[in-house]
Parts: sequence; C-alpha cells; structure tokens
Amino acid sequence: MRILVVEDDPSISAPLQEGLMREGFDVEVASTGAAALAAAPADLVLLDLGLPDLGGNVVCQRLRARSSVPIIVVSARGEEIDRVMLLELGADDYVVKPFGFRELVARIRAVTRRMSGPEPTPAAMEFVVGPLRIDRRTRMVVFDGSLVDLTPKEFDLLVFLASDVGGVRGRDQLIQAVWDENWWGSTKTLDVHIASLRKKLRPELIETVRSVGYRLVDLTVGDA
Amino acid sequence: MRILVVEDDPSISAPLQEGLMREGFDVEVASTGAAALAAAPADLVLLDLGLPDLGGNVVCQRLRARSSVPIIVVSARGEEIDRVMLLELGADDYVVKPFGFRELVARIRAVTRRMSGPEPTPAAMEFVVGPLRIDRRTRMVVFDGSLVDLTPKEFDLLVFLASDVGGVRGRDQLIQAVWDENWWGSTKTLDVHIASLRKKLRPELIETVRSVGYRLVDLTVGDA
DNA sequence: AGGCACAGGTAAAGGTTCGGTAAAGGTGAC
DNA sequence: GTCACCTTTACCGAACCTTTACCTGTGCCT
Repeated sequence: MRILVVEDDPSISAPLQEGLMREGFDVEVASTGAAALAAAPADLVLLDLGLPDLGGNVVCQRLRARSSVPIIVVSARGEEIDRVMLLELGADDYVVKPFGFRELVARIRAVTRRMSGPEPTPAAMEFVVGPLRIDRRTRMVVFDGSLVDLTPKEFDLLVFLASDVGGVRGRDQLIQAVWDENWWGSTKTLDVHIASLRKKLRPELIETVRSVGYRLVDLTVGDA
Repeated sequence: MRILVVEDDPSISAPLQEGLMREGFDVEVASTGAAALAAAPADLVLLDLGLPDLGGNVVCQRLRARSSVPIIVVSARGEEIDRVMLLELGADDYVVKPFGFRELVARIRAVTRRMSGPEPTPAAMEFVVGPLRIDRRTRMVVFDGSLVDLTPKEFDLLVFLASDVGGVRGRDQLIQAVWDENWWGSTKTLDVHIASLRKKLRPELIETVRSVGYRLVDLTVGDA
C-alpha cells in the first residue's frame, strides 16, 4: 500500500512519513505540486492544499483527471472546505491541520476500504486442504472434522503456509508475514509457534525444510 | 397475490374468503395450525390466534422462522396484544375481532405495501439469528421470545455484528461502524459496551477473538 | 569413526499484553 | 434537577508471546 504525501513543510511531512511507515504503509513524499504530479502512481494521495508552486486544488484536479486514486486533502485551519468543494476537487475526504495521527490513519483506512468495494467476502477467504479447513472470515480452523482452537499467531502462520500448499515458505518470509515488520526477536520464536501448531493439528502437516523454512503438506490421500 | 387465512370458525372464514376474493385476492383457508404450516407458501398470512390445535403464537413463530411472509394476527377481543407481543411473535400487524372488513383490507394493503414498496431500506431491515431477532426499523430486539431493552450504542453494535454472523469484526471496524468517524476515545469503551450487551442477551452470544475483535455466534442449534 | 558445528525440536519459565468488570465522572435530554 | 447513557479509570486474571535451556539429528572435517 503506497501513499504519496504531498506536503512542503518538512516538520510535518517527516514525522508523518515515519508514522505512516510504522503503520505499515509505503510512503513517498513530494514537497511541490510538480513533484507530486511527476511521482510514481500511488494507492492513495495525501494532499496539502497549501503548496508553494501550483495550488493544491489544481494538483488535486490533475491527479483526479488521470486516475482514480483515493485523495485525502489536508487543509490548514481556517481554510474552509465543505462537501461541495471536495466534490469539485474530486477528493474523497479531508482533514484539518493540526490533525491527530490516529485520526489520519483511520481516515486512510476508511477511504481505502470504501474504495475496495463492499467488504465481507472476497471468496479467497477459505482454504481447504485435505482434512484441513481454514476460514479467514470466522478465523476458525477445522481439522479432521473437529474445531481446533488456535492463538492469533498460530492462525496467521497457518494461513500464510496454507496460501501456498506444498510450497516452501522461508523463515524470514514467515516472520515478515506474521510479525510486525520491524520485529527483531529471536528467530527461535518461530520454531515454538510451529511446534504448537504441529501439536494442535498433526505433526506431519507441517514439514521442515532444513535451513530454509517450512512447508504445509497436502495430506489429502489417507496414506498415513 | 395469495392470502392464507388461518381460522377455525367457518362462520368467519367463509365470508372472509368470499370478500377477499371479491377484492381480487387469491385466498386459501386453513382451519388448523397444522394445516397452516402445511399449506403452500402465500404472499400474506392472516392468522387467528385462537386455534384448536397448536397455539396461534406457535404457528406464527414457525411461519416466521422459515420465511418472511407478512403476517397479520387476528385476536379475539380481550386477548391483549401490543407492539411488543407482535414483535415477539414476528407478526407485522394485527386486528381485533370483530373487525370491519374494510379495515382488514386496508391493513392488508398497508402491510403488503410496506413489504414490497420502497420503504426505507430494501432487505436487511430485519435480522433473525436463531433466538435473536433484530428489527432495524423499530430498533427493537427480541431474544428468546422476550423484548430486550438496548441503548443506542448497544443496538448499533449488535446490528453490525449481526450483519456478518459468525464472521469476525475487528475492533477498529466496530468502532468505525458505530461511532462517529472522528471519535478518538479510549478503545476500552468498546469492551464496556460489549460487556453490557452480553449481560442483556447471553454471554456466549458474543465471542471474543483475541487481539482481533468480536464475533456474533449463531446459537440456532441448541448444542449447549 | 569420532568430534564438531549447525539447524531445528521441545518444555518450562517469565513477562507482557489484552480483555473483563465494577465503579465513578461527565454530558445531554427532558 | 433527574435520568439515562456514554466514557474513562483502575485493577485483575488469563491468554499469549518470548526467551531460555537443553536435546536431537544431520552433515562435514580430520
């Protein structure tokens, strides 16, 4: 998820960038309207209306003219913005400076959710691998016909493994997928969680690929 | 437009049938509860609560359990009926014997209009999940046959949970759905409301999914 | 063969985080 | 003012995660 932050004041854009990155976004900063228009396409644009070169509203309209990226407009207190103006600009939402960071993140998520269509079931929600059924919607796992109670980490791990049955997922890959991106704990932790998964399901289900990672085995045929 | 008249007294059902047919309805008569439940599906049911075999209320609930036909309940003078009872039964309207024929027809038309017409929201106005019935129009909730008094926040929460039974709703998601989008209070508030919902309904109804959110459980089957 | 280093398995022991709950304070409606 | 509702706070217990320590198995080197 790439966010383009268009903001000329570094004292705002710098912490913003850092914070958003910590939230898991990929962030690029443009400090002028021209730079913004020249930047690589993003998944969402955060646009300050008060820019040094082009007016923010012009940038907004040009961006909108060539793509349908969600745009959140940032305005200084006092600059009035109403729903009509938002529409004219083609923006999707706005925040007023100074804004709380949590508010901003929530709006970003709200907008992107609104964009990506009606929520609940995109169908790739359920994996079935032999006697194993994983439902991402309900976060429930059934193995051999009985419900298995997994902790969050276990569940996430399993889902990631199940997303490529038979394929090997590297240890680093697993850690990146399940843990916070900048988590530097002992790599042992992974083993422990794999162990408890094996215990709760069946040891053979998760195969170790030495010095690489793990693989989820398809035990469809009852060859035990 | 087929109407099923459930009435054991022929001196009432006969003229009723004739009159309704003259009004352009297709009418079928059932004189017992069992017959009513066995009858072909209708577009509207006119149900006398005083039946020889099953109690009218049982018939009503069973009908409702398997379809969303509009139901108009007929009660003898003296049997008290109020809006709460209507809801508990799952009925849409009622008339008291002896009723004027013109009044009855008017109510039939009113109910069917309400059902099919461009009333506020098309479907999902009412959720039924096992012993739980949620009516968004009246904002009333019936659980196990009795009316439950919920505060606004509790109701909204429940509705959002009920909109995806079995699915997990994230804490953020719940907060966004129920609270104003720029409300940034302690996330604890959510727990408190969940707690009071659990207390008013049944603790098992709302399940915690640790570090993710909550889930509304379908306790249709009495599997203890 | 024996020794060694490395990768992973496993159990148990902290430590932390998360959610439950009661109670108190705040706020708006009537 | 009173009442219902919402929000916050504080504290608790349990679930969960992480680390530690020790062990096994494998492959490589001498």
